[in-house]
Amino acid sequence: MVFSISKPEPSSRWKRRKEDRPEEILNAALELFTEKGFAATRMDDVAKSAGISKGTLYNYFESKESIFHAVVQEMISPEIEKVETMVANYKGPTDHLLRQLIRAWWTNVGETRLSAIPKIVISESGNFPELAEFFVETVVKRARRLFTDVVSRGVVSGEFNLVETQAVARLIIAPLVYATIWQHSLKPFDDDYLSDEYVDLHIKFILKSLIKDQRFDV
Amino acid sequence: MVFSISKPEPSSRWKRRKEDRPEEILNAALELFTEKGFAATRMDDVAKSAGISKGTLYNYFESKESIFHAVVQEMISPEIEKVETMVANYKGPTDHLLRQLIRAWWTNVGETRLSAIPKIVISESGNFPELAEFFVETVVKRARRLFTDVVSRGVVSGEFNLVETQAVARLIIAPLVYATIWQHSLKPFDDDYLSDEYVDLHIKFILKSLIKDQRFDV
DNA sequence: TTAATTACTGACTGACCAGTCATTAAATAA
DNA sequence: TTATTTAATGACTGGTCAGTCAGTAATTAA
Repeated sequence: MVFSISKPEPSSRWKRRKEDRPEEILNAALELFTEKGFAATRMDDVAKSAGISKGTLYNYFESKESIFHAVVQEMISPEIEKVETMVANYKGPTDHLLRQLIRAWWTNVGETRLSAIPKIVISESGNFPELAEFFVETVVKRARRLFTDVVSRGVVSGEFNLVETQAVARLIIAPLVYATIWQHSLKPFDDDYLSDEYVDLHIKFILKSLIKDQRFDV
Repeated sequence: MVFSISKPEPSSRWKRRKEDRPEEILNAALELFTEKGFAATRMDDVAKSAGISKGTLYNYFESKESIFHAVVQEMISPEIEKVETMVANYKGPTDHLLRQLIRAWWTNVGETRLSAIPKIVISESGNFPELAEFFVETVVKRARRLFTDVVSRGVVSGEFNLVETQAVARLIIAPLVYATIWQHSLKPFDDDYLSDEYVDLHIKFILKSLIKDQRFDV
């Protein structure tokens, strides 16, 4: 007689869980996209990571790209809305608002798994242009408008110097997005580390150039 | 009798041009890497674009990655050396040096085809780590040291405020590199355009925060 | 002129992977 | 209990591509 260690027979080979699948798929996908990029992520792995087979994936999403669209739509759009609301309702001085806005971005995007998304989109923009177009329309333009509006508010109210608001908005955004790109690309190969000072110093530099010199104001 | 339009018989099917091949291959490769990225560039296309067959490619370079290494080595390193020399020999005021350094970077990298390289490396860092490591060692660290040294010079000489030189160097580089990444990724999908003011304003903002306030100096 | 060398070619191999679909079985209705 | 519906499976298809190598022809040496 042969003694064999038998695996406990699972009560059933699988469960039907229509409700939970989409979210589980999106979470698995974002994690893999972050790690490998869009093109290099295999649908078999997304499926495995979400605990299903590849065929099931295609019951819920019609293609790899549609999964990415959903990730952006479901995860980033809500964050932007939050911030838009914050800006719309803010009453205090504009430099405080701007400071708070930059910090909010850092806390809600820069330090979360969402920080991987800009790098993914940028990386794949050449081979998946629809994906880039979607991201520009859904995220980039809205975010830029947000910063442009805040700078404009400061200029109009007389708190800030007269500046090119578009160019300034870009100068504010650049070091923030750049930091996330770096995090998800070269950081592992770079022994230098990004201190918290980076964002603080960025805020300080930007405000120093924006806020009117108080010497002659009374 | 059949009249046929005969192609002029080429005197020979191909020429042996050992000397010129490597450079032609690197040029073709950089162009395709820029357009499609590293992974998505097919060796058949590099060959075709360089006017040879795929087999010949492998007489000159042992792999796709080795071609990329050669591109960085041959094209970027000389640029960095130029700038290092400029910095080492500069005698005038540090703010002029910094201004000139940023402009030099923009002219010699930002506005040339070399501007594509950061985006390529970042995009492929996950799937081709050796490539990223090579780039960090060969380019990133040297460039950062350059800017850090210049800021330090200003601080030591008393021209600049006492600042975290590492963090400041990053803040200087970020908008520059970010602009090149944007150029080669999202720009085609973004109707907003990058005006020349962007770099000028960046220089202005940075120097405003670095240069000591002259009010109490005589 | 003939032989030896080597730059060059391109068909081929093996590996990879997005998306499909015939089949299976869990859940639910009759 | 039996029939119906549908969530889930995974083998398979058709396509892609880095790298190889046996053979071809341009060049050079003998």
